[in-house]
Amino acid sequence: MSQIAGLLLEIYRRLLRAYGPQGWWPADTPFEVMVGALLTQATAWRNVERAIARLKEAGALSPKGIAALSQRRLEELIRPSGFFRQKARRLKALVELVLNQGGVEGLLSLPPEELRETLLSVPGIGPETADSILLYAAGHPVFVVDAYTIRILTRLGLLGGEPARYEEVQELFEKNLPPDPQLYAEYHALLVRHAKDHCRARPRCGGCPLGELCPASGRGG
DNA sequence: ACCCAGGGTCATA
DNA sequence: TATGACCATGGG
Repeated sequence: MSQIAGLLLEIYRRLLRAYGPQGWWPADTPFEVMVGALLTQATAWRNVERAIARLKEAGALSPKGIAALSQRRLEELIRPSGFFRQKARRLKALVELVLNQGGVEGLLSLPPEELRETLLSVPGIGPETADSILLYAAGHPVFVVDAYTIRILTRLGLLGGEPARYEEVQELFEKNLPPDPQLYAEYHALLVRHAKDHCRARPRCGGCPLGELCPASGRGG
């Protein structure tokens, strides 16, 4: 096992001990994961929950349900999640793909590589949204990278100064960790939790669960 | 009143 | 390639 691998696992262990299992992705069905992945773009999860609850209440949280809604009606239902005009369009495009593939099961049963490319071809689905669907809806061992992940790894000195690209960071995890979907799911959730509940709440990094692994931790910050 | 959220797209240089 | 503007609601 390489140095990096040991370090990544140690970070994971410490975060898990500090915060416990995060239970991501919070959803009843794979389709709900897909909808949530789209709606949460640059949006607080709290607001996404409202939008999803409204879709459920309207009996529209299904591919056919969303396909049957008018653009205006869909916009109205998802309004609390922000960017609602864009997101309504994006949901329509995603649902069209799902139906073209013979349903959620048909789409998600595509080979991982092909599934990723197919998702990326949908307007409004980028790398993070696609990978969230691959991991949390389809169960593929794909590491999801977000802005928090890059910030934390940069601070830990694992990304060597230069501006990090999405795929580089993803590669760092996937080449140094076993391809375990549950591990990836929990790890990504823990990074988000850590960034929100610790790094942002405590700029000085006092009592950071990463301890000496984080240069910014300890007294003085 | 300001800043930010579990991003992605498009226009510009 | 690489910035910047834009999308819009809700909470701290």
